[in-house]
Amino acid sequence: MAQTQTLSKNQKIILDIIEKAKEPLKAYSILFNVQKKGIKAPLQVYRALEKLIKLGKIHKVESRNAFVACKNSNCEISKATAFSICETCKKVTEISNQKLSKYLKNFHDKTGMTYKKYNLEFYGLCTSCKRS
Amino acid sequence: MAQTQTLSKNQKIILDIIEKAKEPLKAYSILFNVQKKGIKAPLQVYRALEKLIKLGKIHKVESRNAFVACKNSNCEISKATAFSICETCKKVTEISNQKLSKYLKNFHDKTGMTYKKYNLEFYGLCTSCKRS
DNA sequence: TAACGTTTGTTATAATATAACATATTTAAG
DNA sequence: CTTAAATATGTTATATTATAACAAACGTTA
Ligand SMILES: [Zn+2]
Ligand SMILES: [Zn+2]
Ligand SMILES: [Zn+2]
Ligand SMILES: [Zn+2]
Repeated sequence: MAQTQTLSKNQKIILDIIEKAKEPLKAYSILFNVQKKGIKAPLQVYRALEKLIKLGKIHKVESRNAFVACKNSNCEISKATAFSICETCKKVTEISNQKLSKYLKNFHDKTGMTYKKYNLEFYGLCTSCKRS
Repeated sequence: MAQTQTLSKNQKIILDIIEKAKEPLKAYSILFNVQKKGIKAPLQVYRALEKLIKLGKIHKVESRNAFVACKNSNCEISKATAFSICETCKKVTEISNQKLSKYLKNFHDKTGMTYKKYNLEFYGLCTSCKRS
């Protein structure tokens, strides 16, 4: 079970900082923030990120090269992700919508390709940026 | 009209090489390939790519940092894109499916955010990689 | 305790992308 | 035409993102 997975020291440190952040975090900004905790090199960060992604604890927002904590029961181990991204304030929200995920999981194109995973990113204006 | 848009010299060179490629191309591989035509610096490539994306002539495959020619009437100037990506052979195919794009264009989340654009990437196995 | 897989630490380097500045070319008014 | 604005180019330097390669430590479990 993913829930019982025990994280290593570095993985915990890095998950913690991502979970506390209100914004998606970039790898090197994570690095800067954990240097006081003894993590000194990019690889230490990237390795933890890679593992956390595999476990579904975090996701990479591909178009931003940034990382967010999963808000959605670990997203079936990161196989089906959707985000809304405000182009003004850069806020990223994970979308959890049953109909949408069902629709996409069942989607097949005419080539007969088998999909194991998808990532969807919507870009636009969040409500507060719309007002101003 | 997008069709009447006239491209500059560098833009033509770079669109041409992307259109002829069977694979998504990376920026520095494009650079390498156009050096004989006088384009010497990364910025010259990135600037052309940026413009071609705006015009909907090409798309960036975000999870791959690679660029493909649009196969779909310039995709309403790149506002609605979907790809299927084979994780084995790395082949990328642009999906053009009316139902899917209609569904996504009309999608609204509960926050009331306005979407101007989306990008969807499916990952899996293409038919020929499935066989082998 | 030995063997295996996983995690860590470390240095170096690769790959991707942009800043800043100078010049040239094209377009659209006046 | 002529000038101004917008767009495109050329160039050097640098920023940002990510991985390679190697060695050591740790945590299982047989
Ligand atoms: Zn999630
Ligand atoms: Zn916003
Ligand atoms: Zn397209
Ligand atoms: Zn394939």
